[in-house]
Amino acid sequence: MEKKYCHTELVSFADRDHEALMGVWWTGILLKKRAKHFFSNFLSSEVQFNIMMVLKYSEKTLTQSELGEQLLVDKSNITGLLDRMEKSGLIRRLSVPGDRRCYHIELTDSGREILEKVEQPYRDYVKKLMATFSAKEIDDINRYMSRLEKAVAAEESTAFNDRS
Amino acid sequence: MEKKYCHTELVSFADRDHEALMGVWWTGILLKKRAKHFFSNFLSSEVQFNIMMVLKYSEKTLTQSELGEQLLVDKSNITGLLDRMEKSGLIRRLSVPGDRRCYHIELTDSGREILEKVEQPYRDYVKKLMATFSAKEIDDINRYMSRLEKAVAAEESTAFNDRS
DNA sequence: TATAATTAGTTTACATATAAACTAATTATC
DNA sequence: GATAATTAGTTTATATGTAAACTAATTATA
Repeated sequence: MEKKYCHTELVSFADRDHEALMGVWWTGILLKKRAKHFFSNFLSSEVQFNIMMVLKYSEKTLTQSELGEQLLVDKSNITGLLDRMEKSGLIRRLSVPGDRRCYHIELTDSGREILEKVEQPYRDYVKKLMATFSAKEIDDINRYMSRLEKAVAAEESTAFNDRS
Repeated sequence: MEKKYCHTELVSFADRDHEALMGVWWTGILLKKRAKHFFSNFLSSEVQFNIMMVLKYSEKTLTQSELGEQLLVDKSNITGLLDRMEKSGLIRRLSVPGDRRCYHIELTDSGREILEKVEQPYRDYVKKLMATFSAKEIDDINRYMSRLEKAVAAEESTAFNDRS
């Protein structure tokens, strides 16, 4: 009999716009948790799934840094992440001719097979989740999130504890 | 000269509703990163800030579990989190008369002082961030996030790798 | 071409996160 | 009142996350 909270119940200290921000934060955490559990039979996290999806659909071969940038994964984090994925046979590091500093990252056949198993169920799940919203609302969410991302980026250098 | 990505650039594998979902996920991560940095002079994470805010504004005394539920922090995580906060003098564990299983968590004076320093700047920052949106848009975001939270909760038992 | 600056990735130390197994205390049920 | 079930919190093992210092390779520049 676990009590279910919603972000609006949580934030007794927040006014309406603060509440909206907490909503995005909170829902993001929920999605992360849910996705982790969704993939748990095959992958240790949703980050690994996203890495594999980016690798599958990217038009160009990607290095560790490029992969990290696209998925907001820090370079110091991507090392261990790819180590573990390499160890479990999902990806491969290829040396790059002409630049011995970096690697090209590639899905293995085994990685591709596993992605094959989870991709469609995941897409179905997303469809079902988002069926809650009309086309117009989906557009709203996309636009609002883009604007919020831009606002965060724009405010990045103005906070009280930055001294750059 | 770091390339800035937006969630809509990332998701070459996603259609419009998938993209919206990724937007919430991505923006959530951004907010978390940004907040961590914002508090870094005083606190090791935005989770610690949120714990302190909940403690400050809660009408009743909270136990570890109650605190964890409100902030989506797992019980096995809250232990270490409060250990560290206790060690750095932000909170205190009080034994509960009549129930020796649990603790009441309380801000220390030092914790209150630190919160005093960061709360207003944080509120100002949120205000500035959300000034991007009209009142109607703020309402939209709140409603959309609430609906998404409910949808996630509703689908929780239907995914392909659940066998409950 | 020597050297300075930059870039790619790793390592370290630490914080945050989960699941699962665990202890101790409380409550339910007979 | 004995026993079973539940609840609160901890521990362990492991994954994900950051910042900062580091190595090695490449590029810029004098």
